Amino acid sequence: MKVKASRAPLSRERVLVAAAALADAEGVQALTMRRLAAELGVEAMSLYYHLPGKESLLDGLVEHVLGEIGAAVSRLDATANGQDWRAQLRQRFLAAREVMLHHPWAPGLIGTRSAVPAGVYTYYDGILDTMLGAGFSYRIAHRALHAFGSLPLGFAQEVFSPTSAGGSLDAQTGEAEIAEMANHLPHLAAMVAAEIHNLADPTLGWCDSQTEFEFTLDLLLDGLERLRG
Amino acid sequence: MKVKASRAPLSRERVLVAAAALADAEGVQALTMRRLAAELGVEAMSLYYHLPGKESLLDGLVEHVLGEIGAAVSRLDATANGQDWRAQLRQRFLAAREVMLHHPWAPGLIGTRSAVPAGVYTYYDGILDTMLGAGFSYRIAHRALHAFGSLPLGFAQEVFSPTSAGGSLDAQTGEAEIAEMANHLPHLAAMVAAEIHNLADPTLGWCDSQTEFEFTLDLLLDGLERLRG
DNA sequence: ACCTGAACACCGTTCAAGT
DNA sequence: ACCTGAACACCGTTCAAGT
Repeated sequence: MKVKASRAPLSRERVLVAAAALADAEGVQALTMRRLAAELGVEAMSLYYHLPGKESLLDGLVEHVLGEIGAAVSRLDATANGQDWRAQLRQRFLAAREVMLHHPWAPGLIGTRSAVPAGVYTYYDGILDTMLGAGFSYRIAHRALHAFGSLPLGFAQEVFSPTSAGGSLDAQTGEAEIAEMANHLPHLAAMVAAEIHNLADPTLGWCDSQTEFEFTLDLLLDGLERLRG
Repeated sequence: MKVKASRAPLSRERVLVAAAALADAEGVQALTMRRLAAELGVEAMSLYYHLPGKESLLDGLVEHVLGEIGAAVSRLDATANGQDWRAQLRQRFLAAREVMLHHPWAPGLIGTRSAVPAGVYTYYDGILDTMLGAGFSYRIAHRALHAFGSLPLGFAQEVFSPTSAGGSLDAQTGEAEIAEMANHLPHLAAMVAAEIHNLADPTLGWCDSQTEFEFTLDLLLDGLERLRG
């Protein structure tokens, strides 16, 4: 894992790339200033020459992911014009999801930032462009942005087990546990029994499979379509 | 803030109550084992007699909040039977929101738990009871649970500024900043200008006002109603 | 300009020891 | 049964100092 041959001097960019790689490989909790420095073959204090501190490192990581999303979205824009507004937003959100699938630590990290990263504003401005062009009022467009929640960034922000050990209600749930569950949680037990095959794809968080993501997305898009001015 | 007169011996419950009070008063980042112990007039190591460790303390806090929601919801159930399924879920989610408004640290904390708290299962079983009674299939009911996201627990999980300093896009946004913004974010700037009055109620996170919450909720409920079997 | 050593003020946690 | 002191292995960060 340690790359000793790196004698190009450190830079903000190199630090961020190494940090993303470390988070991808070992999770965000392994991302400490000391550990990251060791990964770069350097002392922890050296990082402070390139970044003001740890918060700024995490902000940088978030912007890094947002940059990937921005790139993926603008690759889309070439072909997307003239389509239905729903199809345009749909493929943008799904492109963002592709990026997020490669950085499972990103959703959790985004939730901890105190300021809105700059890249988000430009991205949201693009969403508004599409919606206003389709005839939505500012009021509905504004509410739509809130209603979308985290979908524009490609993840359904599940309440529990954001990226970690995975709740007990997954595909591994055994027959015995379901039987025990049936006593005090009858409906949930019956639903798990009926839906057990849907739980086999733990990509981003608890049951956030592609199917669930698209269902929620279309539910919102279709609902908004009926409110279009 | 320090209560010295407490000579009743510590207990798990007293520790949790003190922890919730500390988080309410100074935020979750002030909640360290050492600080909490000091608040209880005791040494940090004493806490380990009542709790296995910090993670378990945080789990306990989450269950504490879920307990409040459960109590509020069962107070509702007496009067709610016989109503439309949407009205039933609606008042449950709004009751949960009341609880969350008193514990602004709870949404963020819930996001960091690795296992699904037990109280959630019973709560979700109740939601299923309502939906199945209204004629929904297991499949749609399952997808509905995912689509709801964090709404059942009373908060719209906004992507940024969960409970902290508040993004720059709030009611304090000045005329000059909006003018500057208009250059590269034309739609966003126009929307803020048109909607500035809606941004004055920072309750849970960025723009998560009662109005936004209910808009999203009804959008989902009405969308699901059309899929009812 | 770029990196480092030593030190500071914190963490959570273990463990043997006190009463 | 309940609490503590001392110690360990970590954090992020400052600052004066090295090259």
